[in-house]
Amino acid sequence: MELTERKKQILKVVVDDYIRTAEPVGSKAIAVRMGGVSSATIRNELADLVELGYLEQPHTSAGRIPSPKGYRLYVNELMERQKLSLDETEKINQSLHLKMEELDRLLGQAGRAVSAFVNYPAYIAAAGKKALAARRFELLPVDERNCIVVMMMDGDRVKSQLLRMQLKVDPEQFPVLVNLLNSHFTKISVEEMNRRLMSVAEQIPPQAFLLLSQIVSYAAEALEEAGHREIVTAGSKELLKLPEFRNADKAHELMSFLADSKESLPVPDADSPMKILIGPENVNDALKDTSVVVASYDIGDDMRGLIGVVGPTRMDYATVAARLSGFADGLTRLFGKQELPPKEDTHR
Amino acid sequence: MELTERKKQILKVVVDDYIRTAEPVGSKAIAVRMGGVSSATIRNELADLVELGYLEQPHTSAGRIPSPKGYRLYVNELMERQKLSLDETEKINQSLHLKMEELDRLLGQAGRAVSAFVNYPAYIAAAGKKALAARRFELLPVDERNCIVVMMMDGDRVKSQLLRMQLKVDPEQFPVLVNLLNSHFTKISVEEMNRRLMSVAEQIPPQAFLLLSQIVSYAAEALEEAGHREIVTAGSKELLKLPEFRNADKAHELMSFLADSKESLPVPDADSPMKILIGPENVNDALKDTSVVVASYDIGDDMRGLIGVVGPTRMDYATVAARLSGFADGLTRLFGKQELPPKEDTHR
DNA sequence: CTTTAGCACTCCGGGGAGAAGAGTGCTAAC
DNA sequence: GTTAGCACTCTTCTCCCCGGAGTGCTAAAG
Repeated sequence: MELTERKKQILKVVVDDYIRTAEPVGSKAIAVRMGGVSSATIRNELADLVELGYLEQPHTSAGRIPSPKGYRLYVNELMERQKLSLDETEKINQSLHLKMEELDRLLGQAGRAVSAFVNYPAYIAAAGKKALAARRFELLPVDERNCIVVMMMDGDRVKSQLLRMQLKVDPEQFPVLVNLLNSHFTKISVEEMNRRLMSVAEQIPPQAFLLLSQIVSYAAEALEEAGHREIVTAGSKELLKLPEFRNADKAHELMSFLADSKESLPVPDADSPMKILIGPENVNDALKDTSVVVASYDIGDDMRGLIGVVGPTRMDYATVAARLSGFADGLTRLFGKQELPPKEDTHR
Repeated sequence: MELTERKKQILKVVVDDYIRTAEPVGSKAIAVRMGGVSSATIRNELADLVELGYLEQPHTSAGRIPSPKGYRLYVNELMERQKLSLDETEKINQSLHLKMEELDRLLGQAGRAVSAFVNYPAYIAAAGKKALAARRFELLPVDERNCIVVMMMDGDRVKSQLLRMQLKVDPEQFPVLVNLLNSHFTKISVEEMNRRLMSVAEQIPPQAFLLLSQIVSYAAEALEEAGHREIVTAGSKELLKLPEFRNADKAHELMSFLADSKESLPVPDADSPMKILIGPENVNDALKDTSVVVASYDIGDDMRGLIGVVGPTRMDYATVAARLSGFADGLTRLFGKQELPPKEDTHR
C-alpha cells in the first residue's frame, strides 16, 4: 500500500530530525515543522505509520523513531540527494592529493581522509577484476650469491626484490632464464605458472631450476598480493562521538569487528556505484544495528576498489552518500591519471 | 630517605593490587595479604607513604592508590621481573611468523600482534640509524615512452618503478645514464644527489637529463620513504576494556592522539633496550595520565625499530615489559634472518 | 618506641521517593 | 477529516537517606 503524501512528509521530518538529534521525535515538533496541521492530526498519522511498520516507539510515552523500513523508504524516495558544495569538492580533492607511492599506503591515507570527512569509520580496499599476470621479467646479477628480480605486471606495476641464491648459478644461464621466464611465464595465471615450472624441470641445470623456482614463487606472491588487497579500516574512533556508542562495550564490539573481519564487510554490487544497507539488511550479525554505505571506484582498467562507511542506522545518509561518491569519483580520477600508461598525452 | 623494608613491601602490595583491580586498596586487605601485622599498623605506614608521596588518596575515606612516584619505585625496585613462559615465547614466535613482504605491512602485523598480546594499544616503527643511500641503479627500457628504474639501496633493499618519459630518449643513452648514475649518484645523501644533478646538466643531452632528473627525484623519494618510516598504531580499541577509559570522551581523546600524532610518541633511549614512562614523566600532555613502555629492536645493521605500548598508569608493567622485550627479541631475530644478505650460510 | 584495639568520623555509592516534563491516546466537538 | 482538551504513562532528574568501607586518632599493651 502506497503512503499518502502527507504520511511521507511526516516520515521525512521524523527521519531528518532523528538523524540530527538522536532523540525520539514528538508530534508537536513535527506539527511545528510542517505547519498547517495540529499535533493531534500528526498523532493520528503517526499511529498509522507505526502500524505500517515505518516507525517505532521506544516506549508508550516517547516520541517516534524510524524503523529500518522507515529508513529504507527515506533513502529510496524521501531524502534530498545532496550535491557537494564547491567547497567540499575542493576539500575532497585536496585530501586526495596524495603522492602515488604504494597502493596500499595510498588506500590507507584515502581511508583516513574519508573517515575524517564523514565522521564515521570507513573501510577501503582494492581488488583485481580478474587475476593479474606477469608481463615481463628481468634479472640483474648482484654478486655470485645474489641477484635482483624485476617483474612487470598488468596495470604497469613493477615489483622487484633481492633474491639470494642457494646455489651458485653460472652467469651464462641468466639470459637463458630471462628468456624462459618471458616466453613461458608471462600472461598466465599463478596456477599455470606452477604447472609450467614443473614441466621445465628437466630442461635446465638444477642450480638454474632452483633459482627459477625461487623467482616463480616470488612472482606468485607478488601477483597474489597486488591483485587481492587487504581491506583497511580507519577512524573507528569516530564511533565514540555518537550517542549510540557511548556505551564502551558496544563500541568495543563494533570496533573489534571492524578491526578483525576484513572479509565480511559489505561490498558494492557489480553494476551500481553505490549501495546502502540499513540495520538488519546487513547479513552480518555484528552490523545488524548499524548501517553501511559503500561505493566503488576504478583503478585503471583492471581493478576496482571499494570504500565503505559504517555508522548507526541513524546515519546521515544524504551527506554520507554525497561525500562518499565524491571520494569515489576523486579516486577514479586519481588512478586514471596516475596509474595508467600515458596512452593519450597528459601534459603536466 | 630510604624506605624501610616493610614500607616497600606495603607499597608493592598496593601497586600489585591496584593493577589487578583498579580499586583503591584498604589497610585491611593489605594486612591480610601481608600477615603478621594488624591493619592499624598498616594504616600508620600508609600515612607515612602518602606523606612521602608514594601513595595517594582519592578522598579521605578511601583506600590508597599509587602515585607516579610510587609506580616508579615499583618499576625500579619492587616489581618481579617476569620471565616469559615457554608457552608465551612460543606464541610470540608464532605470531611473528610473517612472510617478509614489505616492511611496513610487516610492521603493521607485528603491531597488531603486540597489541593483542598485551591487551593495550601498541605503536611500532622503524627508522634508519643514518640516512640511506643508493647503491646501484639499473634502467630497463620498456617502450619508447616508458622505462623501468631499479634502485638497490643500503640494507639490500630494492625498489623499482615504471617511469614514463616526457621526451623520447635515444636508446644509446641508456647505458650512459646507468653509468652516470652508478658512478655519480650512489653512496651519497639525497641533498648531494640533487647538487650533482645540477652539475651534470650540461654534459648530457636535454632529453636524457630530463629522464635523469625524474630518476633522481624518484630515488630521493624512495630513499626518504625507506629511511624514515611512519609510525603505525594498532589496537587502540583495547582501551575501551579498561575501567579508566569507560568514559567515551577520554577514550576518544587518547585514541585520536594515538591515531594522529605519529611524531610525538616516546622513543627508546639509544643505549638501553627498554624504557618505561609513567604518567607525568611523559612530556606530551595527552599522555600525562597514561604510561608508556617502549622497546627497540634491530633491523639489519642500519636500521632500528621501536615498539611501544600505551596503557593506564595502572598498567601491568611486569607482564608488559616481559612480553614487549620478547617481541623485540623476536623481531630482531626475524630481521636478522630474513633481511640481511646471506653472509654466513643459512640453510633452510 | 612500636604495635594494637577501639571508636568516631568521613565520604562514596546505591536505592527509593517525588516532581517535572514530554508525549501519547482517546474522546468529543467542529 | 481535523482539532482541542485532558487524563494517563513513562522517563529522567534531583534530592535524600542510609549502609559500608576505610580512615585517623587515642589510649593501652608489648
